[in-house]
Amino acid sequence: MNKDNISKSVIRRLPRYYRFLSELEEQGIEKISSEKLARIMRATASQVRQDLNCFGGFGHQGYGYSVPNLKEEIMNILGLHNRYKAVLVGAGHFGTAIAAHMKFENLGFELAGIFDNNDRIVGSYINNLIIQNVSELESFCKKNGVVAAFLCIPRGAAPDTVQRLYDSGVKNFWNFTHFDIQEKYPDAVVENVHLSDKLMTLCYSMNCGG
Amino acid sequence: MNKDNISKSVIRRLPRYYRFLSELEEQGIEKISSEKLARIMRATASQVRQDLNCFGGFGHQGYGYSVPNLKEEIMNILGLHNRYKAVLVGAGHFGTAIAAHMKFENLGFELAGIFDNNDRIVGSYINNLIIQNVSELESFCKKNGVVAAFLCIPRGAAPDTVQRLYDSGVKNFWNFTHFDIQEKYPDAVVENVHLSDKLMTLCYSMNCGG
DNA sequence: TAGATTGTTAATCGATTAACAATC
DNA sequence: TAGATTGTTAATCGATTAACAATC
Repeated sequence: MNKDNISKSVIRRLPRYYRFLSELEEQGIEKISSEKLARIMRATASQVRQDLNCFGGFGHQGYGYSVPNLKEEIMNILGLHNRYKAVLVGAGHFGTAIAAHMKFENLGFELAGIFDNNDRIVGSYINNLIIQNVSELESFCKKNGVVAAFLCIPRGAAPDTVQRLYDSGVKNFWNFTHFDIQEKYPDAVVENVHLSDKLMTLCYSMNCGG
Repeated sequence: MNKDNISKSVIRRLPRYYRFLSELEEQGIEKISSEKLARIMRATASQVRQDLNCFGGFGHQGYGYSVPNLKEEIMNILGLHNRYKAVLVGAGHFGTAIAAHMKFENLGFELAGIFDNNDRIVGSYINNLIIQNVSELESFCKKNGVVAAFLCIPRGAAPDTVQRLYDSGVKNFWNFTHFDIQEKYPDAVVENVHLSDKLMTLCYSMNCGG
């Protein structure tokens, strides 16, 4: 479905298109022009049309874009209809928040298992999923066809955990640690979220602005 | 200290330089060349030199860069010596994780107060900070010179919360909600973290990779 | 000094914006 | 039909990379 060389810049904008289109749809808005969509996206109409035309001609000349249709198209481009099986490793406050509050079924995933190495929380539940001991990680992933992992563990635990996941066939990572997965596993698909980096850039902007 | 027109691309790389330089320093490494630093950063030596030269000539010809010195310089550029007073609003699992685990004092901030609207948790503590009722938010911010807010609240609560913070003089936001702060407050400084967007792009990459 | 490596200018590449013919 | 708005090509802008003189 997707054309080959879509730039990372375009991809990063797709979830925002999807979010705004979902909101417009909820408001009962049927159609939108590239100009209006650009205003919401803080972009130019040109960029909106260029972005969308990477994937196909979703608009109608003289009319604009159908909101429900365009939303659906972007949903398909992102692949949100998938239910990629994923495990979450590290059920501290952060991992628990992720496990409990993310609507994985709307984001292309199914959270299949939660793991922690702390015996005090192993056996308790988050949203009907029992927290399992990490010693079960490999067998669980192999048995259940797990393809992705959400790493909510301390950095020190990351090298070993990633190795074990990778050896169990898990090659896609949502990585909240500072461990550089791709250095050792170049074919892994990794989405890094470095919260402290973001806070540092906020700090930088505050210095400069005022 | 900082030159004027530093591009957003460069700024986003600074925290990574800082992190890697901190690691190198911990390993007792004294100096590094742009080429070696580029390898760690997954960049070119050219880019490293261009980036660093936005702020000054930190290197020495024929030698390279002093690791502790360069780390210190980047720390100053980012302004991490600051202790910007901040409040965290929303002490659910996610807010609690942020409040408990982020090393704010290394990131330019001091977490001065935590707020929630849930009476069941108001009065309990996170890291020696009591969770206060959001009704105290404005008076606390004004009284304590709070300049930044970390928004860990549901989207629905965001418009009102931001309004009240803004009216109390808080104009810098670390925003985990999908509420678009800058639409209504163009002079606010905002760092958005949209976790679900990141998960969607991981989904996209998984479709394409295999 | 010779070798190494920076700082900086110039060349390239890619992404964004502008323009306009196509067409609903 | 006339007006609106897309799809797409061309122009511009900015970021990355290459090259090399300066210099430690």
